[in-house]
Amino acid sequence: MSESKYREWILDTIDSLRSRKARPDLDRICRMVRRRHGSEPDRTCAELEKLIQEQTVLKVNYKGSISYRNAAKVQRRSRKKDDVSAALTAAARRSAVEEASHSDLSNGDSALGAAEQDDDELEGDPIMAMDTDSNADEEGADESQDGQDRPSPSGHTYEDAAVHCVAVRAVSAPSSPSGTRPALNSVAGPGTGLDCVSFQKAGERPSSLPPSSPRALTNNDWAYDSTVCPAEHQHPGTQKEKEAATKPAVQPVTSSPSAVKNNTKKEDGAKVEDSSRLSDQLVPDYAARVEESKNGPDGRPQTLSPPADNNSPMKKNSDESPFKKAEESLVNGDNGDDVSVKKEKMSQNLLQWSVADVASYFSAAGFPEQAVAFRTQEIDGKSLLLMQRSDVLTGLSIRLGPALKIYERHVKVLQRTHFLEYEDL
DNA sequence: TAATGCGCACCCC
DNA sequence: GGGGTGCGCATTA
Repeated sequence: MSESKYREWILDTIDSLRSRKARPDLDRICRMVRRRHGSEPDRTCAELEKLIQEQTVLKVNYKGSISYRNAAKVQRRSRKKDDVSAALTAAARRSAVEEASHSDLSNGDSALGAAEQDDDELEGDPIMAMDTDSNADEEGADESQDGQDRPSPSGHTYEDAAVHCVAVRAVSAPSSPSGTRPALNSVAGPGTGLDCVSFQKAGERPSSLPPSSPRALTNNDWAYDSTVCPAEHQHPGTQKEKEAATKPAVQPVTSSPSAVKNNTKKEDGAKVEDSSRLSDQLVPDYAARVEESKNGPDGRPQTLSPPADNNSPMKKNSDESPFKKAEESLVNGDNGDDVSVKKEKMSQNLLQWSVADVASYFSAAGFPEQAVAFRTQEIDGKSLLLMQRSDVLTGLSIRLGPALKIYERHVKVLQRTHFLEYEDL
């Protein structure tokens, strides 16, 4: 079965569920896909995860339970402001209020942040992110403490699938101890999606942590990620009670399955931080993951080692390309100061990247086709630094999916890194 | 019995 | 007031 097929099925299913006013949750989606197409829940779950990562589907925590949205249909509700902060403000405000009113996390709907398609910045990214979950606080605690799984209304039929997802995620999502989300307020400008999401509560950011603090948003991103499915299993009890209170509860974000309990039970302090951090909306778990994977120990973004081009400036450092070193250091767990030095070099080098360097970089990053577009558009390091989201999404005439990934995972990261260095100077 | 339809309440803007 | 969401119940297959 092709992925596109699944994409279609899943999106159709979500749309269908929505149209009949049923919550598009994992259970229903799996059930409907199986009924309609005979696809196994496990597979559906896996595909759904992919779609979430692709941001084709948004996973949101709405009223205490996970829902899935068709990203293409989630329109920004009212975000008009251009800057991220503004965009986030609403969500942040909402969640803040809700949190304040009850210890639960609540989040309105995360869909709220949904993808924006046109605005330059806010857009999509952020939101797409989808996952809204937010925190792990109480619910997480409840979950782990009560040890109850959320019975699927229809009878757990698909719990297994959900569980599977968890397992899968747990495996694929390292608890990234050192990784973190890059500076939230990206240099890329206000409104860079993912950041936005994570920042929605900028004002509530863990006090001691700077927006760009590596520690900010680390575990939770992962946590959420890995617990997405578990979220589906919330126990009815608490869930109901919470809902009864008419408060949208934000899901607890827990970390990997094995860590879930530990985190929810042990790290109360951490949870507090986490919850305030993610308390609301869409947390691009996927993006977070991606970024985390790229972030260095210090939380600064790390990038791939661009393939040194023979004529490029980078070639000079081919053997000790800053990228390479940084990457290696990451791999080796090297947290030394030289990482920052290396990054500095990297950013400096960015200005020296030639069109070929840029193309090589993206090619090496797994976007060979898109690399051609960069080359065609003669994007060199300087141009890359000036690129905005819309430029990447629409200016290169490349497919939206890869474009989003390229922008979020690479362009933004590179820009951020560069500007951070610049600021430091 | 599962799937579907939909009134209604809630929330946010 | 409008729009999105989804619970809960009635209806249908």
